[in-house]
Amino acid sequence: MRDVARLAGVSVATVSAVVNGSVPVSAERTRKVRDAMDALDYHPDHVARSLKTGRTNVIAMVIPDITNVFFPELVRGAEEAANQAGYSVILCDSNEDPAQERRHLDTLFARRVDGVLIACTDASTAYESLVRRRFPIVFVDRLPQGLAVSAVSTDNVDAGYQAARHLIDLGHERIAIVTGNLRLSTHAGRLEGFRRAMQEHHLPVRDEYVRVGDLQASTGYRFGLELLGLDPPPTGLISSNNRMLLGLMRAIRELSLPCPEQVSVIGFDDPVWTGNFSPRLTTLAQPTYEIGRCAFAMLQRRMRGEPEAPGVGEVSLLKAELRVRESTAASPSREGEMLRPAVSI
Amino acid sequence: MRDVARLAGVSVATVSAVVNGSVPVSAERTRKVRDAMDALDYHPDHVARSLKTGRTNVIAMVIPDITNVFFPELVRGAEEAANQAGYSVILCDSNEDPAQERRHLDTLFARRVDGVLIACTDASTAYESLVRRRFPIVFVDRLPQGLAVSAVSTDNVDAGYQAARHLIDLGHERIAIVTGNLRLSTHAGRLEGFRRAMQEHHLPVRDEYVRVGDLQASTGYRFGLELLGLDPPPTGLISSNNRMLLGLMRAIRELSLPCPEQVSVIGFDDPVWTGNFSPRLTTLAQPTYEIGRCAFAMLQRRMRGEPEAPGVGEVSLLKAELRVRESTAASPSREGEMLRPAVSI
DNA sequence: CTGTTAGCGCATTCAT
DNA sequence: ATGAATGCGCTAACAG
Repeated sequence: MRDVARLAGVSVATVSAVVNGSVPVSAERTRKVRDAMDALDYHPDHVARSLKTGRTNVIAMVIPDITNVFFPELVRGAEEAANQAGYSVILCDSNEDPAQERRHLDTLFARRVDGVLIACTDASTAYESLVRRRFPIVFVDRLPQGLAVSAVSTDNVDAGYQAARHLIDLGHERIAIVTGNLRLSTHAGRLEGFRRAMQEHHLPVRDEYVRVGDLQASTGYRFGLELLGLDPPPTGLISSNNRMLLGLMRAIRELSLPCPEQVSVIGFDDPVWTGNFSPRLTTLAQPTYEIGRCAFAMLQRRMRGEPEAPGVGEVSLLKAELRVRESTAASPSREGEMLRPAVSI
Repeated sequence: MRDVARLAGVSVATVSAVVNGSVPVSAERTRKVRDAMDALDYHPDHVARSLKTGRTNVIAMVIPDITNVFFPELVRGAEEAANQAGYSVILCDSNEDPAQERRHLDTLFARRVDGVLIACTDASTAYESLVRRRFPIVFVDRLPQGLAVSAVSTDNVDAGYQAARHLIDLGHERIAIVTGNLRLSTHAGRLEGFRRAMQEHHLPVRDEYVRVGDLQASTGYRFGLELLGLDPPPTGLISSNNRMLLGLMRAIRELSLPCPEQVSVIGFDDPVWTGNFSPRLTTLAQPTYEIGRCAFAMLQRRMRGEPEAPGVGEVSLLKAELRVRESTAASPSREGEMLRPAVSI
């Protein structure tokens, strides 16, 4: 910058002024400065700038597993919005490990990121001090319990309700659900919605029909085998997670159970490949990309200092969309009856 | 830091010394400093440190599309390795757009990242000046043409060869391939391997059997319909890309062509869901995670200043692994003949 | 071993 | 409208 100033025959302050447009500079000098910048291939040093201004224009996104199809879409939404606003984003994969998550948060803090977007891991409390300190942080997808925070997520209770309701409308009465750890707000919410729908229709929720496990396909497979081996077996299956859904489908296939004739299945998340299954899968599609964008927008408000409503936080819940395909059909016990027909997409 | 020094009754230099362990400090003072740090909840400011040292301990990873299953795995490998070495990683999605890629590179440079890992987009030349300037950059997966660079990728020629060879061994003679833009080294390589195998076995490669398009499922679908409508149609299909494979399978299904009886299919990349298709998909699995790790390791060597061999660059090619499942079988024209049996996994 | 000091590159007063 | 000077928080000489 000194060199640029010298070459342009002005002071460093003037260079700074034209770079930032903070103060008016005469046209002629502006031109000279720009020429000098080009000639010297000068690029303002963001590090120095950050030290001075206290802002880095960097945010971080910490997520539990980039390898789960849900998150890349989320990251993309947030990253695009962030980039458009002049922010870069540091990606931190916590690998579903609270300790790892805390380490990430610590280094992020040391790096002076301007804000963080986080899909928190089970049992983590690393962020409590952050929200208490009013550090700009907004939670995405997974929300912490008992904390008044800024957050954006799918309306999971509604989504769980929709899933159950779809099966109920098809005449199913014995419906089972496989979910992830219930300390994760997403799974707790979906289960709650499921229960609510069942209760509304005076349908029992048998304990053996609710299976809680980790988010692996292998677990879904095991649960599928177990559930379908029950007497009586469920005629409807809901998977609260896309990986477990894979396992569920594998179990059904190995059991040679006709789907949807004998058992209907509905899953969460709607990656392209759901349309390649036989049968094509009925799913609840989350507005993942949109959640990412909204989350960044909200974070920006926090970074600007706009406060959330005190004590409650600002949480924005987006609706999931039911996509009816071929894996759900009328309950075998109601075959031939007149049921509300599902609209296929 | 001043406060910490004051509280501990030492100088800032001493504080710096205990924080960095750069210079020995007496046990007693060390303890005092640590206590003061805790008491004040002091966290060293990486920004200031970077300004001073000229190193940020941040690298960037620029990729064309986080939404393609291949990349999350790659990112994870690189990120884990980077984190273990004390680096954070900025993620930049270029969205397959050279202009976007260049913008990213510019801001990354301004941010003084210590190095970058890049899967370059077609037609991009944004990085030429970087490699010429000897900026630490290593290319992953997709390599630029005609530049001596550091890179790690799958051995795509070998992988394409393996794919074709597998079908040839099964007796197929009419084999078609769908690939992405051939300016992408990955697709060019796979096609080359395919051609080589065909040539070695004196099999013709008909022009209509080579389809080059973008990386979308819809394109794969269209190509599938077109290829299978040819007279004579191919009995073996290779997809150079995981998304196009999805489209291919959809086309086969809509045509009600029995797979693998009438047509064998083999694809690239091996995400979990390949095992959920009917039939289960034969694929070439890339060592994606490993590529990410290797790439970071190589980048670290560049950042340390260890030079690559002049004029050639250091490129490390990892082998893909053929996973034979159910979507490939003996060519219908050779039904009943004795063929080398494939080992199923 | 420890303290003092001089910048790293920039944005921002405050004069002019 | 412009320039000179100050310091952001830290590390790396250097002197003790």
